[in-house]
Amino acid sequence: MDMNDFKERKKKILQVVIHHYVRTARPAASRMIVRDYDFPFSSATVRNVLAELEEEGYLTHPYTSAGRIPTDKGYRFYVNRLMEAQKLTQEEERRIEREYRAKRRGLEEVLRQTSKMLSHISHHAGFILSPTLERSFLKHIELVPLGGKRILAVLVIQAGLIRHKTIQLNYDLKRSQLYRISELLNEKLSGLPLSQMREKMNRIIEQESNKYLGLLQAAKGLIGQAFTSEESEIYLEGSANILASVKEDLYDYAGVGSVFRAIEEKRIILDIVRRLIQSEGVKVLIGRENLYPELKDFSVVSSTYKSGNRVVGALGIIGPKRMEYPKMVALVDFIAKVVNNILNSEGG
Amino acid sequence: MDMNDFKERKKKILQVVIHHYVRTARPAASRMIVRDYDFPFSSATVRNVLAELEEEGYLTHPYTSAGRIPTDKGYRFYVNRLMEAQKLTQEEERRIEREYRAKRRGLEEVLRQTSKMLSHISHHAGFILSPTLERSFLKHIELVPLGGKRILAVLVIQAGLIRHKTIQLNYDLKRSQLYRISELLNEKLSGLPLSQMREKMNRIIEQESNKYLGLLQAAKGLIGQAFTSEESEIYLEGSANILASVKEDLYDYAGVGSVFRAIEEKRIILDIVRRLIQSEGVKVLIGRENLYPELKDFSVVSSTYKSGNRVVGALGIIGPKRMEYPKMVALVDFIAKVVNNILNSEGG
DNA sequence: AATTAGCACTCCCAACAGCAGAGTGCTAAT
DNA sequence: ATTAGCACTCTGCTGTTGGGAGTGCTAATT
Repeated sequence: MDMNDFKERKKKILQVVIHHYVRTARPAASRMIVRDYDFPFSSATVRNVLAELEEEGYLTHPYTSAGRIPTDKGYRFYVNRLMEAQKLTQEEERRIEREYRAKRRGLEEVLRQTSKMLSHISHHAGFILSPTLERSFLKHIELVPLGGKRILAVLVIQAGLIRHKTIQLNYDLKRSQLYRISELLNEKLSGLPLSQMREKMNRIIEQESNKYLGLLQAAKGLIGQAFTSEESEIYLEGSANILASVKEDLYDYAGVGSVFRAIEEKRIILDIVRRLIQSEGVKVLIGRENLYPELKDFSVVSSTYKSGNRVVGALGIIGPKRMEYPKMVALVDFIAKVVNNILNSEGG
Repeated sequence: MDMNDFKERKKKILQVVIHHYVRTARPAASRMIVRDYDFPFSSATVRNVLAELEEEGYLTHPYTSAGRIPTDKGYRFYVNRLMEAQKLTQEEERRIEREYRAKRRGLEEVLRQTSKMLSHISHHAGFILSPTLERSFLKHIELVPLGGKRILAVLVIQAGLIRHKTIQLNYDLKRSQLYRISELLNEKLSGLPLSQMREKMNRIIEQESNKYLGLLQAAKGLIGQAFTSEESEIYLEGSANILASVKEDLYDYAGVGSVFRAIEEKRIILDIVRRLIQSEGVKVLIGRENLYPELKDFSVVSSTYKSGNRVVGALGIIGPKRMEYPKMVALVDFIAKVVNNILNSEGG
């Protein structure tokens, strides 16, 4: 970086301020910058630049004679333009892969493990959404008798997700009958996206005027229920880490309660992530960019995963704005890729 | 209560101190007791009694000239002997019942809802354990083909719990074959406690030397896996409330992180509750009675629920020691009963 | 013998002042 | 364009002070 280039120097200083603040949680002072980063200028010069950066909205300072800390805009510029892409260490990548290999059961297990891993490695809160049903394809459906006019519908989704739903009928059905109906449904429905299910059922019912008509009607209602009411589930881990970062940052504890409540309710994450699910690749949302005021002091780094060639879910981390973005981006990116592989090697 | 009876008066004073502290989170002072509770004695007299109570270990005071606050022993005496049983208000009972009626699907939904309700009404953290598998009876088992030599085993437990597990075989099986095997398994196994399953499978395999032997072998492994590896799940809600109580109590924030981590990990709750599952009725654990040091400033109020006539799970709340015990006991008791009813009316 | 009035004593807590240190902003010199 | 220098601001600590709350004890009262 050419220090004589005015603009370059300015960027460099912004970068240093952010690095310093991320590492230490203390505002960065002009003299410190010169000293610790071998800056070939005096502190006075740096002060001028800092003043400019503040003018332009990239930095601020908590009180008159404190050092500078980044604003959301500052972080944003850093993330977009300044930070260098980073990779996880070999050690970390290996650890992740080993972890997945060690214990590999159903999709649920993978999801749970993923959220845990995101949290442990990042030291922030980690989350992953289970595949959205509407965007997935049906792989198999099976109706199982529970006795007492109740049946259990088991749905296997392409991504490997398994959902079940208890249905109350007002008449009895033998196991053998259910077996045949399941067969019929599989024949007609499997491979289709769930979003088209209802409509398809209608068509089947029109054509098929056989003795199972009643049950098909029931099955239709059942499928409608099972698919529309279910939200994606969130696997969330390590929200206690939020507390730790709040402590370091000396924020006021006042707001913490609301953050927790917000995260615990999961609605917000769901909402934020729903927006991201449209696009691919790692996305970073900084501070107030998360439209929810509870998260104004936090950042979300997230990515998506696919089943087949459709994006069906998202995962990521939530931590203080003051986080190591390059590392977090690398982590989320890597884990998203691993999850993708797992889902599309065996699950598909 | 006869105020002239020395002992009665002492109890009354202990009770007042606890009430006051629970309500206000401030130590109770002698003068305040006399004033606010129309005490027919002077503050000096009360002071003497307070000193005695402290001597005997029921009270303590944070520093020389502060009022008194209860010790664990004080709370214990209060819970055992002093507090009057309380019922929920009609309004609350109705609300709870309405809530359950409104949205009644599978057991999972009931569990989730229960933990939420416990949390919302108590304003503390609410939890419920899903039925322990070993203590439950098998109601139905079904094997479903997933394609690619994988099958899904769906287990329906008497309490209404549904578990599924993906199994990888090294040979293919037709759906019709699986159908027949399921039938066989149901015939032989349903109604049995899961704890005897493995042994029973052995006997079946001995007797049945037919063509499905290979699969039965597989099924045996499968069942073993599915039942032993699974822990009870905890549904936990409202841990953010813990934060609020810590704030009120002016504890130091230092320990909060550990509490959170402890609760989030769920291991501890699981452990505490495993002990309770032996007995019936509402149990209260106060402060250090929860052997885990992280919980030394918290109390757990919990009860159990049954399936058939066996205790299979537990539920309750976790809150600060400074909680309204009579109310909490009433709440946990009531909800446990409701859950019992739900499980044993339709689920059984 | 139980109760109470009275008072000394302890400890907390909030307010205040004083002071060193860190850092900035500005001006004038280079 | 850069820098030295200095006044100024604000924090964060420390020490002090005074009031208030509440106890513990003793001696007086019933």
